[in-house]
Amino acid sequence: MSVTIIDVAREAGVSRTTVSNVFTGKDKCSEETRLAVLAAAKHLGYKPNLAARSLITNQSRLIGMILPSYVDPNTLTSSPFYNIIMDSVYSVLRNEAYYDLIIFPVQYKEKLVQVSDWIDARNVDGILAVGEFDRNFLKVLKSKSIPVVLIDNYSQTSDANFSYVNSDDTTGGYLATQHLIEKGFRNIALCSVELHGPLMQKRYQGYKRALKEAKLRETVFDKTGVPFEAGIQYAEALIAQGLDAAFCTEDMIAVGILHGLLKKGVKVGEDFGLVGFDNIYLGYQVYPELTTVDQNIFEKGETATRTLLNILNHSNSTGSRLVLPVNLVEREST
Amino acid sequence: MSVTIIDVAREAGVSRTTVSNVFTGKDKCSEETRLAVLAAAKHLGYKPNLAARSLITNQSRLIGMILPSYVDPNTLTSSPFYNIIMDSVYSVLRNEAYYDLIIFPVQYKEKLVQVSDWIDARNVDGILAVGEFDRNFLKVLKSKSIPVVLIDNYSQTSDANFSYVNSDDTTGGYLATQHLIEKGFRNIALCSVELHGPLMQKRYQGYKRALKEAKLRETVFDKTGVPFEAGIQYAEALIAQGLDAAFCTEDMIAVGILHGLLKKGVKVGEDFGLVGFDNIYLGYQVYPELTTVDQNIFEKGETATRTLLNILNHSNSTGSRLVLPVNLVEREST
DNA sequence: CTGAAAGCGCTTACAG
DNA sequence: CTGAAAGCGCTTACAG
Repeated sequence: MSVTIIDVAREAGVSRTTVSNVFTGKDKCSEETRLAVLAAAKHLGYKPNLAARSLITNQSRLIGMILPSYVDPNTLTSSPFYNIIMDSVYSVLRNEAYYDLIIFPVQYKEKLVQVSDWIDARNVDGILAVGEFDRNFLKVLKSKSIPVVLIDNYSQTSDANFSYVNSDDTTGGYLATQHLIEKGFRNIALCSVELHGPLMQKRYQGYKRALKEAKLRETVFDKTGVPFEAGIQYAEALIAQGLDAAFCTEDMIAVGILHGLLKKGVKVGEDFGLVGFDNIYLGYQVYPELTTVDQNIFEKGETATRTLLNILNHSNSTGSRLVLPVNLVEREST
Repeated sequence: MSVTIIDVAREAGVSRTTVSNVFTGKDKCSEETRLAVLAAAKHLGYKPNLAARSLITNQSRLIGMILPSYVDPNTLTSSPFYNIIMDSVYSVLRNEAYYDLIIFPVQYKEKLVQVSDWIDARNVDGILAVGEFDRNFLKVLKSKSIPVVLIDNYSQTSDANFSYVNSDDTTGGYLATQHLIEKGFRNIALCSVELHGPLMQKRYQGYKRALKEAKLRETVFDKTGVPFEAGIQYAEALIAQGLDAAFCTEDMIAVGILHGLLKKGVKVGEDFGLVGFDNIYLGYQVYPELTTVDQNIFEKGETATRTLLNILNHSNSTGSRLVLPVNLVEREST
């Protein structure tokens, strides 16, 4: 019913091999026949069937993205970070013919096995894993023998050896805290959610170092739950404990604290210094605008996608391991 | 190299037809053989190859989602609306074996032709089109003869006749404006971006009706561009023109106005009434929290996905045309 | 530069 | 309830 390569071959008066060659660009044929084939294809409305192609080449032209949505059931909704990553992936994929993205938001940690089946069933060509996944899961990925690029993962062992793109999280924590100190704040809290995670630990290390250098004491707030809500709660505790500044390991927490502080009539930026981390849009949409550590999420996603595509398209590519720089964006909250 | 149906058949001592039957659940076989096949499959680590299956059944188990990202290059990033929709789609798809979502963010209106090719190449089983697309494009979709569900589209002609899920936008505009009037505001502006679009026109109609009933005069602000930035600019104009309230056709605009107003020292909620539309999380993350019209985006996405799946799984389903109710959420900005 | 043939992994009539 | 056969639309050696 649909128009196939055979129809095109007949119409153009060539064999199907030739038609195939024209479309895959594998074998060169005379410019004349090439044009004839293209004309015939266009005339008949022929489009290669990717499933058939996939069956024989064993390439799906599908990139699988894995998101740990067990951290938050509605990952895409609650965390702008992932949206930016997605947009950046599409911005790169748009220029690559026939590549599509399929996403597996992992609802429960226990369901990581399902991801394995999914990878097999869809036969994805490569994987973009965003966020923290433990070693066992990385082993599973390794067993697939397909290219993998990790974003923000710190559990890699030497035997996994995947390409990755991270940010300089420790420096980020350091810069944020140092900035607060320079601004004259002395009682600086660290506000986090799930601080035990490897990534948050890095940011925490930066905070610690800055405080140590300035001979200041650390105060840590940590809990599990929704970052924004945690921030709301931290605001009260911050006031109660007489702290005058906070470095938040995520912008979302800072936005919550800002909300809580404003409600209490605290003049954020003057009487209280607040710094976030990520530089999501939200940070400059609120008022006063949030000082934060910019990790250039979009570039991170682009870089990771390009890295993956590189490995995919050039079998000799060894991939790459990158740590992107980070920088402080001073706005109104400090 | 990979384990196929043949290997399983051999291991289980049955024909491949039987193995296929077990996995597709088409033909019933003895419970005994079924178990044997399953055991063999598990033992060998067999997983059906979707590409091969797709080739023969002409079903890809892929749902195509089309987003008009020509409105905004980084749609997912800039508009929380789409993220919520995506999350809702995944929440439904998770319970459907082997369905995946692929997305086509349409960068330029001119590239709508590419979408057509994409649909053919990937052979998507059904389409979810989110946002406004013109009639010509709907015609193209129609020509594919696959199920389509529209979300927030108002350009459908009777010959297209697709299923859709919309919200009661007119009532929403009415409720928002009426609320401001009840709160005692009299100089109520309508603030929009690309007001000429059919959806915004609906919300505008509601605003008009409420004003007319109260015998108040309308003041319209409209421009093209990023909603948040537009809001920032509107804030100045609002003050300059002595208006004391605004109904925004999107929360994002309201957040911008809020930002601009706060910067000018205006006490929003007391001296100025502000109402948004959508009820995205951002609205209660800012301070003061935004009064808005809730359109339950998540449910909208779920409903649309279920509708599509229904048509896909039950060929006798005729789909459905739904207009979801909308309701006012009063918070601190009014 | 082009054609005939095999085959990717599966499903689906059709016989038994 | 089960098996042998055809074929989905394509690519890829292999001859010519």
